[in-house]
Amino acid sequence: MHDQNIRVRFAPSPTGYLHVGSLRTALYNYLFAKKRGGTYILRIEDTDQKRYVAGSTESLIRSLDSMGVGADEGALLDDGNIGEKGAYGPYQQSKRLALYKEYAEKLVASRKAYRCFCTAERLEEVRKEQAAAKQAPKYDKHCANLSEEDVQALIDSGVGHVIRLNIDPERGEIIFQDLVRGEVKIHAKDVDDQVLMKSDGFPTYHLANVVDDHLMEISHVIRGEEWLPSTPKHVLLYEAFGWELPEFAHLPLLLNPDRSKLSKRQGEVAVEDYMKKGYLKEALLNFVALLGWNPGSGSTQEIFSLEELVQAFDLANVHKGGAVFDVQKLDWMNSEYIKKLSLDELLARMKEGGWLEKDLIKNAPENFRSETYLKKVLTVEQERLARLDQVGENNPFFFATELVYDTSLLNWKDNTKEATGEALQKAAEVLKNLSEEDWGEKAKLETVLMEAAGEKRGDFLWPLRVALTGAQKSPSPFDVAWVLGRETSLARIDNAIKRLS
RNA sequence: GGCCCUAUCGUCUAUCGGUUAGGACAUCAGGUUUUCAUCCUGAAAAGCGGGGUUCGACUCCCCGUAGGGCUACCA
Repeated sequence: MHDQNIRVRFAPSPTGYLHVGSLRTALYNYLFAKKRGGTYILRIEDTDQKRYVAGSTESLIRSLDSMGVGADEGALLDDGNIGEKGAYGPYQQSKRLALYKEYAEKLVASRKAYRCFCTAERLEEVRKEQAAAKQAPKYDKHCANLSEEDVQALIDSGVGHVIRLNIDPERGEIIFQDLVRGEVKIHAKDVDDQVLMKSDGFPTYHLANVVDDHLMEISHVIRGEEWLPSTPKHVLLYEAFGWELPEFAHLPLLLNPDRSKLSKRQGEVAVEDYMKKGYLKEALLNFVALLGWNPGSGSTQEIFSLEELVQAFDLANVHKGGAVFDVQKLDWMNSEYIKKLSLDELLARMKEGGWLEKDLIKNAPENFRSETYLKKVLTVEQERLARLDQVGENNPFFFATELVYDTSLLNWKDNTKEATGEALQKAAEVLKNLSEEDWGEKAKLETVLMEAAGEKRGDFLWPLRVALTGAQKSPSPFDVAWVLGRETSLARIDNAIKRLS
């Protein structure tokens, strides 16, 4: 089962929170590794000092762990601090700077790369000219053939420089195989002399990525489609080093409703945000798994546990086209997961997510906040919930001290208030005669009240329901009475009768 | 502009040369019901266009078209 040749990595950049698209990439890496008995590694690509956001590495790891797709090897959280596990570290690229420098120098020595002293101004000018001439913006190899003396003189003069990959435009086509797209070809003449080492001594993604994937013995590079165009550069780097190529698999993008790359502009993108909105991690994971992948072979299964995903996953069934992130379907899936939770689990999730602390519940009287009471509310609401944060939202009367409603609402259709009053009196009598034990049974309440209602259910049940809820829409009066309990229910009915007279 | 990728119901997708093109979400209608929701039943809804290849193309090839991605000393 264990296959030490299979090693994959999820390599996020700590520039904020975990993006749902990144979550899916992490998930696919996780699934692939678990399915094949391989190792799933977390590597932090923090090579851009300008974009680094303090604390985001920690939050990235925390999110991954809490979603259940934490890594086997690599960066991890040790008592709140960033630590690591594994024999291929360090797993934060900022701690591997000497390594990148060493490999970049090797490339310079073998003339596969060269030092470039061009200023940002010159680069910009060249690009401007190219744009004017309708040419592709590419570095013009201005520094590619500097003599060693010139290079030394420039270094001595203290001018900063970068190291660029030296691509031979005459090299012809660069061809590589992609596990989801098949053969991909790009002409060398269309590939830019990519900067490998920045003037600040940090590597660019391209160098660090290739060096690390090789040193960490990564067998499969599974990443987003946005990397497809730069893969030829990586292929060339592997070649320049004389290293064996890993397998590549470029995943389709997650899209906004307008089919552009999923972005903050058009909705939530942080995993954290979805958790805060009351989505279950299992539901989000399941949903995101199906964006770009399907179980294949005609299966119509849509609800998958993480274990089932591991069993069913196969890169061969990954789609090529991008997938729109449809929140409506997420809501449906989330409601399916909520329905499957036991009452205790549901309550625990509510606590965990802090939803019991929202104003509606926090400001309710003590007896409406007990666990037994909340469990009764959840019993009634469970099947109606799309998200955990919706608990009580449609049924505020479960937590209200006083009901505010128009008395005329009590009348069913064209009934007079006298008829309504009679119905409520009857309901009050029936309910008063019930034992405390009967009140504890939802089914018993229903049986008794349905019996009292007789043929004309609306005449009886509607006023009762309104008396208990003060609302036009709500769960059944049996359910509501059961949740509220004897004292509150009778008090509310009494109050309604008084209002009618 | 250049390069690359992609293309089945509104959305997620099945199909891997021969099907009445299937499922799910959403939508609509009906049923259950005191209301709303749930639930049940049903309906409407798709192969971008044009050429090939083939006895036969949604499926393979080419050309368009459209959408997207990339085009930084960002990842």
